[in-house]
Amino acid sequence: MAKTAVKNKVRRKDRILDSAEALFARLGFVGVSMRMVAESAQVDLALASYHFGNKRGLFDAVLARRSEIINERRQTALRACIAAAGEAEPKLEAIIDAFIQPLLGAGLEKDAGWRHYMELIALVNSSHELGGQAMTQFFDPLVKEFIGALKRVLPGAAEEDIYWSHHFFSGALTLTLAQTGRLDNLSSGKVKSNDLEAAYRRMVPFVTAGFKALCKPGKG
Amino acid sequence: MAKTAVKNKVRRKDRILDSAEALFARLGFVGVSMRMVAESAQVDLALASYHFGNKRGLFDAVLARRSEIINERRQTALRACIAAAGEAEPKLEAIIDAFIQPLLGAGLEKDAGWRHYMELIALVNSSHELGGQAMTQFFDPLVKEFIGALKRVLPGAAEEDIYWSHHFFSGALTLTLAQTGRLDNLSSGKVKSNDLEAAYRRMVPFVTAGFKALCKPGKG
DNA sequence: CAAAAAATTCAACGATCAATGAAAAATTGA
DNA sequence: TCAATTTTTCATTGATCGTTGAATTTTTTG
Repeated sequence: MAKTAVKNKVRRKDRILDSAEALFARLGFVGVSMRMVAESAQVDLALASYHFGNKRGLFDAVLARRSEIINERRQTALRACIAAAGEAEPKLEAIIDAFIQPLLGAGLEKDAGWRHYMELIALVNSSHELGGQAMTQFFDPLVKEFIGALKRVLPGAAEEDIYWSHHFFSGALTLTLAQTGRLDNLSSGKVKSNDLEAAYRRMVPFVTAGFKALCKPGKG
Repeated sequence: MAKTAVKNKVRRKDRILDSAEALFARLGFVGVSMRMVAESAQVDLALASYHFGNKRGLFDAVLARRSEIINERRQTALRACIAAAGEAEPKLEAIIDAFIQPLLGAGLEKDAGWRHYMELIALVNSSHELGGQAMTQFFDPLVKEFIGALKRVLPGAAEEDIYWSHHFFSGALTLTLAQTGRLDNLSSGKVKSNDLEAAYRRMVPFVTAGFKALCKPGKG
């Protein structure tokens, strides 16, 4: 009985995280109450506070849970594309791909949780209050590694141009992750914004061309 | 005395809008209470409800106030660049410029209100709940006119590619408008994300190159 | 099995929320 | 100036919020 007992214990905590993840992604931090989470997870109101201390602790736990996995996949992809290039410099396109693919790819998994997490990342990244704090905490080290790789394959480019290019890149990715349905409205349903495969296929060449146009040598 | 009396009346209503604009931009719709708005505007709590019906009415009024001006400036810029081309097709770069410049240019004005409005637009555009509704209501007609112009100067491009390109464009612009300070953190202060002039100078070539790379003829 | 620890429930706290009806003040129009 | 209208204030409503201490149940440990 010990095994299923452990399972049940963990299930509750994870159910809270799953519910909170979905709710925070859709409604934001202040838009979600502890009562909504408790009801959605079908647990007592006090349980989330018991496990995570308070509302902010719950939010951070949701963010942290999958961030390690994403960072690991991104790092693996980045280093693989560098290793694949051997002596030569890796292609810019491959680096950008390594940044996008783990995130959009996760959204394609059958588990809805990853899709919610994707949307949550988008929300946090474009948020005033949470953007500075949470994104820095969970994603900065890896992003800096990426920017280092970008500097390598864009020799002679001004540092500011690389940072701005990455910023535009991040914005394009963020809005795509956000899944607001705006693209569907705008195109009168001709384009499905939840077709992450189509987004992925197009974002790589778009962003690559942007980098190449802006980060030319000898402008600084 | 009638004149100053009218002024005072309008002042209160506008002070509420100004305060709400700044607060909504920073904290989002649910993050702002009517009490915060009233205190910030130094008016009675009940006054905002009297003038705007309810909280949502206030929010919409904030959004609506400057949207007409922005839309007008964007339309003027777009038609001017088409007219300037004369018989020939306008340049893609000029169309993109006409889309960006009025918004980023407004953020450069001495009035802080326009900067707050900029941030609010970014927040709404990347929001799940408000994104579909509010953006469509206030900005869709003009965006559709822009997409029409893009189709003209990108003959033979697949319609989906144009929509996706515009989506990436919109994401880059949105994150820049959001002013989250993330770019500053990431670059260790080497790049100032509130330097809208620098953002504007770089976004146009970045996005133009992205469009050209993705929207090539004969792919559909 | 019994004691200890962890997980869960219950009930309630004070604070804050949006909204509103009625009273008061200010402004307008004749 | 005086009545009509608009604007502003005041006081309060019922609902919801996050958090917590104590009680209860479940699980782990010896």
